[in-house]
Amino acid sequence: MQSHTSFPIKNINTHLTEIKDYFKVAVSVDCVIFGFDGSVLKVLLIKSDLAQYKNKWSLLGDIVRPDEELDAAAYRVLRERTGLENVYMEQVHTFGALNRHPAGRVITVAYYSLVNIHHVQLRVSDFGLHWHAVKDIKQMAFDHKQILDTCVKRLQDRIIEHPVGFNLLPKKFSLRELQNLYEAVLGVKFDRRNFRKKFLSMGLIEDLHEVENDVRHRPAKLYKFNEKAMWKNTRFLNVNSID
Amino acid sequence: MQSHTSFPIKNINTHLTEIKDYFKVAVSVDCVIFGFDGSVLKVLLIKSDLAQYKNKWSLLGDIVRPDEELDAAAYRVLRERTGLENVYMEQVHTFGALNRHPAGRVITVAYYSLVNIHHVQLRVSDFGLHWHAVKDIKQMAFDHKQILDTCVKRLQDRIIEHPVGFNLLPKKFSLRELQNLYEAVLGVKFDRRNFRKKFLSMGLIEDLHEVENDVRHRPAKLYKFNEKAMWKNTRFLNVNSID
DNA sequence: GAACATTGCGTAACTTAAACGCAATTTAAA
DNA sequence: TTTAAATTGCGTTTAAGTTACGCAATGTTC
Repeated sequence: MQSHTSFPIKNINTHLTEIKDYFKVAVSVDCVIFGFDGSVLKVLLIKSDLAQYKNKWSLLGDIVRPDEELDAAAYRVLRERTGLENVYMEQVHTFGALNRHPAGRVITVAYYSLVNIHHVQLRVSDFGLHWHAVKDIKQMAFDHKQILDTCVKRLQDRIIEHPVGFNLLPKKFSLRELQNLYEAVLGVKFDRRNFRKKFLSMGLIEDLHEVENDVRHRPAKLYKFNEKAMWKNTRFLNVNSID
Repeated sequence: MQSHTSFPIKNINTHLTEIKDYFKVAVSVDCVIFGFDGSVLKVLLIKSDLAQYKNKWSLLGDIVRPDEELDAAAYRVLRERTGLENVYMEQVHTFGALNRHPAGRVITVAYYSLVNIHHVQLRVSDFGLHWHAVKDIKQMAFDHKQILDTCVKRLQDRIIEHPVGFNLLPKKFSLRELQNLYEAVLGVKFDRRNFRKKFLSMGLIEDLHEVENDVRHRPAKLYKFNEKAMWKNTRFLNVNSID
């Protein structure tokens, strides 16, 4: 079982005092910016103009500056592209395949963030920047499809355990909107009445005693997210059967 | 809500063709190697001999080589230190605080791995390499305590959802050993009888029709892990109250 | 006003988890 | 050889949570 190989052993944490010989790699961040339009989970992409990825879509990313924290770089990319600050963001995974970027060794730290899609106004100079339905995306530039898939999976894991989905909704929302969101993210169907019961019984949403308008049917009550109920230890959704 | 700032916008995925100007950062991997001695969760650490961290303990890590994949670098560190291959390993988080390493800007990708502690034979040249009880570790070199905490949390999340704990046990184990492991990792107490029922009913363990020996009490049955039951969609442990 | 769609609320059946009783097996002490 | 102590293995009861529905109320559209 033991086979001691690959000597000599080095350990950066004990032996490294000079790193200039190792300056052979660039680090970037890539942001998977999720939005929800009421029925479909979307992601903000930009059209790549690199020759080898002409007309392919890519994530929003940038090189991490030498004096910049990783999270700060991700927030900067988000801010520059959407104008938004203080949005939910989470580091997901770091991708470092040798030939993932044609310009050289670029190791990228992937983040996803959840924004209110209606708060994002794309500027004229943002030509080539568009919201795409996540489930319709088949291929992307670089390894970005893999990064997207990883972030979608992380979002699914997270939204089951923790009520992060509210970041994708307006402040006032109906139960139908909330359920649509969860069904879109998780790719499942819930029973409407049990879904309502679950969220109400956990105190996660609060009745605003208002109703929606401009709908073609009986208007639904509006609710807001109750932040006090956010930090609970219990899982708040059960998703054992996916269909 | 919209405040478009920080121009001009760059995007590595569309604009970058030369990265040599960005070669100002080193990338390393750090491995949180977990073991279990039958009652306590342990982690393999090495004594730092860097001047500023004299006598502090640090994780096992190394610079990622220019032509090396991230996972490969982590496996290399693990192999060089323990002689083990084909062990469970998972990337957790990337840490890039500006001054986290005295030698310069070193961004490190943290992994944790689960090994059978009895399969690791430390060599003579591994002076300063020791197993430490995770819960007794108060401070470490660099930002390694933060990295360790993050990996412990990830392990806890993972072991609740997925039966990865078997990687820390010998092939044959008793229910008491299994329960001790889960209690040590999660910091909770389970009812012995309900714990047994849960694992048996999910088909996760298989009766070997053997019993342990060299114990000072009634010997327990030995079980083995049933890999077929590994990939289930259902959560297999509920941990809502921590005490 | 009738047909239709959707919302809001309730209830029964089922499944799972939690709490706990108790006999069987082995070691160690009397 | 018996007895006490510790631990294992298996079971039952109770509580809690989930799932599957029924159905009236409220609105729009024709």
